[in-house]
Order: sequence, then C-alpha cells, then structure tokens
Amino acid sequence: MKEGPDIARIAALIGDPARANMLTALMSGKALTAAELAMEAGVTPQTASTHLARLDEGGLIRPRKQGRHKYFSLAGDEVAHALEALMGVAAGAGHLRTRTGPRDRALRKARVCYNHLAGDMGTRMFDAFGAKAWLARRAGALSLSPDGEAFVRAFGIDLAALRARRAPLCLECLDWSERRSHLAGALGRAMLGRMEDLKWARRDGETRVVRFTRQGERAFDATFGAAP
Amino acid sequence: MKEGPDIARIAALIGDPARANMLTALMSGKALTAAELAMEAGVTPQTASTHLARLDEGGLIRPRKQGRHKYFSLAGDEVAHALEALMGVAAGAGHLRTRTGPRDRALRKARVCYNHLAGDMGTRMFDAFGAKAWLARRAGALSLSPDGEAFVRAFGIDLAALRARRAPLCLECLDWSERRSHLAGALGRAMLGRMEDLKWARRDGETRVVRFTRQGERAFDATFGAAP
DNA sequence: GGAATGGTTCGATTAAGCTCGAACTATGAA
DNA sequence: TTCATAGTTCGAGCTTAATCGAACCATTCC
Repeated sequence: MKEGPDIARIAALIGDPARANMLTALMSGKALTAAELAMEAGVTPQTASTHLARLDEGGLIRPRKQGRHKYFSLAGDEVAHALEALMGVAAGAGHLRTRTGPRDRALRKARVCYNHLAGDMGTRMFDAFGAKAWLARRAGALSLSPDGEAFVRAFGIDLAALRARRAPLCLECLDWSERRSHLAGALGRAMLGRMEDLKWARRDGETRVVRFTRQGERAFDATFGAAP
Repeated sequence: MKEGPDIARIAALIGDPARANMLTALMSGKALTAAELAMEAGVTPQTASTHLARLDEGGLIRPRKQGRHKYFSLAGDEVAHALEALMGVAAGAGHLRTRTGPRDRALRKARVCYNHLAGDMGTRMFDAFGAKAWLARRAGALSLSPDGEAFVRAFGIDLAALRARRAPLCLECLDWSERRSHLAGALGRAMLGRMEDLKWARRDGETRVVRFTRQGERAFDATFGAAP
C-alpha cells in the first residue's frame, strides 16, 4: 500500500495557508528572517516560529543563524520545483480565475523562481540556449556545450567557481505561467545574478517580480532573441 | 500578499493521507471506482465519497459515470506532474529513508506515471528520443522531428489520431527516482500503450510497476539503446 | 416488481492542529 | 549591568475536518 514516498506528509506541510505564504515568499530566493516571514504570512511571531520549526523538520526549508537573526531559505531546487508544479495546478484548475491585475501580468513576464529567472523571459532565455545549441541533453541531463561554455564565460560568469559547488549546474524547471521550461540550477542562478550585476534588471523588493530596465530588455533581446 | 495562484488550497487537498493514497493509486492511469479507491485508501465507502467529492470540486480528479459505477481519474497531466514533484521532495528530504524493498527497486526501474512510462526505462527512452534527434525543442515546447514522426509511425502509432485530440503531444515530466525527464503527453501515453500491445510489457495489477518480459526488454534495448 | 449492489447524505463523535497571550532564553547595544 | 530585540516554549481556547453508523437514492439483474 505504501509505495513511493510519503507525499501526504509534505503536502500537508504546504497545505496550511500561513506556511504556504511563507514558502511562496521564499520563492524569491532571498533568505528571510522569522519576523519577516511572520509578517508575510500574517501571523504572530510565536505562530510563525512553530510553523518554521515544522517546515524545517520536514526538510522544506533550511535555517541559518546569523547573530540574533535566523534566516530561512528553501531547502533546494526540488522544493521550488514542487511549489511551481502546485502553482501550475492551482492556476489551471483554480476554479475561480482570479482577475489578472497588473502585478500578475508583471509576474508572468519575468519573475524570480527561487533564484533563477522564470516567466516569459525565463522561457525565452531557455529557448535561446536550446536554439543556439548552448545546452546539450546528454543522458537526459542538461549540460553546457563548448559553445555554451564560451558564451557563459563571455557573459561574465566564473564557470569554474560554479562547478566547484556540488549543486547541479543545469536543471530545468517547468513554468506555471508559461507551461514551458526555464533554466534552473546553479547556472540559472548565476545568469540572473549576472543580469542584476549588469543592471539589466532588478528584483522588486516585496514581490517576486523582476523588473527589466529599458536598456536591459534591449540587451536581453539582442542576446537571446526578441520577443515573438 | 496574494501573488500567484492559491497553492495552499490544493496542497491541503493532497495533504490528507486518505486522499493522497487515492491520488497515488490514480497515478497508475487506470480509472478506478469509488469502492476501489476506498479500499486503496483504507477508509469506508462513505468517507471515500466525501473525499472524492472534495477532490473533484478542487479540480484534481475527473469523475465519469458508467452504469451504476463511477470511475475517477486524474484531471490531467498537470496534476500528475505536481504529484511526481511532491514525490521528489518526499524521496529526497524524506527524513526516514524507507528501506528499498524489491517492489521499490521495480518501481525505480519501470513504472507508470499517469499513463506514460517513468523510472529508469522511461528516462532511457526519453534520452534516446533526444539522442536520435526525434524530439526537437522548438520555442521551448517539445515537438516531433520528421525523423521522429517516421519512427513513431513505424512503431505502429496512429499519429493523426493523436494530433486530433486537444491534448499536447509531447510533454516532459521530471522523475522522482531518476531526477531526469521522461516523455509525457499524448505521445508518451501512446508509446506505453503500444508497448503493451506488442507484449513488451504489462502493468502490474495493483501497483504502478511496469514489468517487461525478457524479449520485451531486449526489443526495448535494441530500439532505444541498452542500459549503461 | 423485488433484491442486490454501488454510491451518497446526514449527524454525532472525535481528534488534530492552528492561534495567540504570557513567560522565557539568547544575542547585541548602551 | 541594564535594556531592547529576535526568537522560542508552554498552555489554553477554538476551529476545522476526518471518520463512521445509519438511513437514503440509483441502477441493474432476476
């Protein structure tokens, strides 16, 4: 009867509104303190503390103590991926189609998905990596082709440092708004970080929206191809 | 505060053990009756009925009346994808690594993921489709190349009939055991169905295990490349 | 028509767990 | 030391919802 992993346990963890809000907030990739997450979830600090303890014990988030603050972040790409998949179901089967406000439109255009770029621009970048043959699918896993390595280095990313980490370099993540893949993994993270360094874009403080500057978007189009 | 879809709602739906068991059972792709699902979940028919009504209302499953039976199946690939993603988290972060019994090993080798082939053999097939350039990534979406179409037809699949349906032909789905993609969508379904027709494999009645015959596995290796 | 089977609705019970006030620990600043 | 801030633990209160017995529809078979 009990085949496969225990899915109910973690689904129940995500299933509480307060915890779901916390996790959604952590999709921004920023590490947040317990107090910030309490704010985000709309509960008191005591309540947030118990929730966070549960999420930690369940392996969904990872705490990091720093001074008298305690920062929390998602436990890994896997968790982010599951959250995106749930958003996909909620967006599709969501019986009440929530009116799409301007913020929603911005979210669909470019947002942060646990540290990497998602939304329309995220999938466009991923497509460009495929079209230019920068990414190769070797044994099912994504890997950078020599051309791809050249591009990434030219883009200003320290590839050696990325490889030194244990985290997988290239992963793909299915987008809830676009229903297509975008680039996750260490490289996805680095690409977004580099775009911020180049002042192409900056993250919106509160939300997960990524706002491109006018020049940034032009440079993006020049690099990865214009919008269809 | 409420950006993105309402994730807690459906996570809570999946978060109940009884319902999670039902959904896991439905990952076999077979439509099951209310009584069967009650058995699977280990609850009485009355309880199952309320659970099923909830899942239906939440858009996770789709009921179909047939005579005095009521068959349930998953609402779509999206739901299956979310369930697999949750299994990925549960398997990875699952604090107690459940001992891997023989059934688990069989599950990892070949199982059904809501009507298409998953596990080691599923990812191997997906890899082969990529290596032989049968699948192309066009605008992020997967599509069959001319060579791919030729193969699929030669394999004995009525491609025109598949395209007639509204469902997307090629999708990819991330595997919880292999952490790699396998082929989902209408084509994925058709491939598994054809393999069963060819007597390469048959589904285990109760579980989600797919058992290949000796000749079937040899034919599979000849078609898609042997195991590494 | 009657019997049997599959499924649902209703009500009461029970258990789980979310929530916050209050008191407590730990770190940092004055 | 003293105070302030961040976070945790404890103990109720309270809501939610899972569960099943019993009675009730619907369909099929005899």
